[in-house]
Amino acid sequence: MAESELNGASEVDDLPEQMQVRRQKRDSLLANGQEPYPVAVPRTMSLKAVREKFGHLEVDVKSGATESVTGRVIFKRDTGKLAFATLREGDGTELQAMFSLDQVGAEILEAWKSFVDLGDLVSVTGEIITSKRGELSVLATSWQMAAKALRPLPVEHKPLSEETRVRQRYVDLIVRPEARTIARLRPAVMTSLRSSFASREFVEVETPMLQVLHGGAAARPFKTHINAYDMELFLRIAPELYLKRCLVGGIERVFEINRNFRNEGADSSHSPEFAMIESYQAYGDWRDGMELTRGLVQEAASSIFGSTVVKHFDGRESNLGGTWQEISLFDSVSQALGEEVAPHTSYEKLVEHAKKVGLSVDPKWIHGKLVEELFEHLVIETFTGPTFVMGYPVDTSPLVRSHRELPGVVEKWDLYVDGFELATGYSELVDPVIQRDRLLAQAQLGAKGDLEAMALDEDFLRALEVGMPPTAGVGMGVDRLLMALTGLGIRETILFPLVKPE
RNA sequence: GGGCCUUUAGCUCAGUCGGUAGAGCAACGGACUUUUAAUCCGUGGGUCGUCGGUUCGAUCCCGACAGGGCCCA
Repeated sequence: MAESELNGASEVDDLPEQMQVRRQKRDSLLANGQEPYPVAVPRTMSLKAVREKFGHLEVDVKSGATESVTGRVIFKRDTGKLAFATLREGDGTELQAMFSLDQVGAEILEAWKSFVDLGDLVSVTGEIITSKRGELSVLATSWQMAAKALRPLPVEHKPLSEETRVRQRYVDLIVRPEARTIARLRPAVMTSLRSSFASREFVEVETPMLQVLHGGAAARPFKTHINAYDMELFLRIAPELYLKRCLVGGIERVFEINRNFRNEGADSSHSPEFAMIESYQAYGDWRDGMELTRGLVQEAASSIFGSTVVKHFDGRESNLGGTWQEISLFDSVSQALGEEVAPHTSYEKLVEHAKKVGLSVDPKWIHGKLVEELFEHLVIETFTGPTFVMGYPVDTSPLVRSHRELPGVVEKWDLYVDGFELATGYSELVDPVIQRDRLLAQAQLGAKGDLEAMALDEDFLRALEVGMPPTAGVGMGVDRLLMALTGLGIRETILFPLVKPE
């Protein structure tokens, strides 16, 4: 390689024309004694504050107030003696800046025209006025570069491809209103959830993400390694077993907003890392969990939309208000098949049903899994509003207490909204003897090659042996709650979803 | 894991039945003191995902690989 290709100069030569132009403008600013990246620029008001304070001005008037504002240049129209630009700040608020020859003089006007590109962050100082067309504007007396953009912005009027939106969220946030909205909606929902828990006297805790054993859910974990102990560790798939230890310790109402990691598929509704809330309530049962969940969802909807009727981004409305319908898992499958399916229905009979309805059976499925698959295949799409599905097979729910009346069924519900599972809740299994048997059965499944089976956590069993109160447990996907509130896909609700390297 | 589709300018996309490519916006030069995706005149910009193969010649045909999407398991 020639020496000249190593010193960086030729790398610049290889850049697209527009990036070279912007680098040259950066150099020109410096040569002109102006900082392309100053440590501070004048700013007396946000664009939003200007709009709030001066938004009432009539057409073509001067406010008499001089302010310094900052923003990203998203439109720029240079004419001979009067130049216009539109500035936008992070929440999407925009304000026009005007550069009039008789206000700023030829030198400042020319510098504005020649140094500033779309995408640059600038500070503009001048009087707040309205234009002859009534547009609220800052009529510049001076301006300063706040940060020179070396890359051009994408076209505002053509939607970015989904891939670019996800890979370059920083650009997406600049150009797409929905991206800005969802980014601010999520923390608003978090605040609402915390406030809902606080009003019910739940305590927020943080439990380990690095775990020696993975448990609390059926899922394949990510493996990692701790050098200090030279041993394998897992990223958690659920916080459940630690939160239950809290219950044993007397933290009677507890919740965690937790990031979980599951080493499984990644598609439009599954992300390898995802946020959940999990909560436990001593001396409650599954029905208390349902009440809590409905409260969390409805209070989140109300805090965002001012109503339990939520407006999706595609314009569709979804009513999350009132009480929600409840259906029995086994009854609804029986109804759909026109033949009774119960916990005691033989495995062979279930396989027969599955084949009849065109469901291809994975031989690894156990009895209860087959019932759940039948349910998902036949029933889910018939739901209209939010729906609690009540009563699950015991063999797929190793952490749940048996139903107090129905043998072979556990006190577990799933909440479905818009066709996907939003939350689940149990009357928690607290009997350490039964729990040990269930976990041993899981360990045997694991030994037989079921990669989703839970490991036997002796310390968790020791905790149960100390005594855990009867408890209601609830888990809800935060990303999915955002999906239910907005109608968006999971990759839209997560700011930076995992993507393969380019 | 299997099948199908896709990758071309900064962005969004056309296109070439095989002869190295276009549009809109963006950029560059010029005109314009009220623009709102301004308008008008002029100009430049591309390893057509990567690597191989076929061919006189490949962005196009074939294969492998990589990224993305949809469907199935």
